[in-house]
Amino acid sequence: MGARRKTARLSAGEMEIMQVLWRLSGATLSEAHGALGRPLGYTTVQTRLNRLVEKGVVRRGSDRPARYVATVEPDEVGARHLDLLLERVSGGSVVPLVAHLVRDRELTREEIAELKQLIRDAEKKRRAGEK
Amino acid sequence: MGARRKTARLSAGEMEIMQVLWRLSGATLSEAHGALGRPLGYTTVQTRLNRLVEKGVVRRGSDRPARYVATVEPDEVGARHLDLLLERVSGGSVVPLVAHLVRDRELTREEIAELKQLIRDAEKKRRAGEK
DNA sequence: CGGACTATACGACAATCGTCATAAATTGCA
DNA sequence: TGCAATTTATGACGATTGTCGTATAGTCCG
Repeated sequence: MGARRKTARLSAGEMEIMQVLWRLSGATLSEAHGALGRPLGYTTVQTRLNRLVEKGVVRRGSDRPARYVATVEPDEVGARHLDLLLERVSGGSVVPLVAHLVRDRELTREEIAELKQLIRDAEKKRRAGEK
Repeated sequence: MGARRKTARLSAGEMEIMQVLWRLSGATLSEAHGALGRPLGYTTVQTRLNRLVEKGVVRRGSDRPARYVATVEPDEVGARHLDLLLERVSGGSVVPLVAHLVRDRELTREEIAELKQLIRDAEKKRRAGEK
């Protein structure tokens, strides 16, 4: 089985880099640096990338301008944070969080349709797995 | 519009304390210490509480055994983290996050009903605020 | 070849975090 | 009143984070 589970804790700044890596499906240092929305020192990005590699969530290729690729999925990391948030903030209850997500936010017709579908699926699954 | 001071960034450990404060609606140092699930040094909790006060998210009463009370709501803090997560992980799209929240999780009939209502409300508001 | 760039390696540093120990001040009682 | 228990005040210290500067190694072109 995989030895590598238990994703390390990532700081806000590190998440910022991960986001770029996920979006671009990997990137060189300069690409990542350029893709950041805000101005950040080149070596700052370099340092973050190095730390991410040390933590094992990013792999550094051997190509010329080294290519950095995330070894974990957004969902994987996001899930961790989300679940933690769930525990910490609402004591594990999803409704308050979802409420916040959909309230005070503009949603498109498509999003609403997708959300409805999600709820329907959950409902269906619930009925099926009734204990 | 009140002093909408932007809530400071809270670390994981600090959130742990906030959670206790929210749950107990405020607490003294010893109460907070005792209410923590895991063993943590008494003064460690004291330090965290102090830092929370410095950050302005907790107020320290003048009673004898000083009473610490959160000055921000769980929603307020959670919202910040949630919005950040939203940006970082799914690029601002709520559906993936909600999907994770409802999928692979047991939901009660009540929760599903509440979720449905939330979506309905969002839909209604959307139609009304169409511009 | 010999610069001009580009890419990497290193190291520095202050701020924040996580954890406490110890000392001083207060309070509650016997 | 005097002391033990409880509260508070400080100070410490290593790990992590956020940000860079500088120095060295590689590459590419004229």
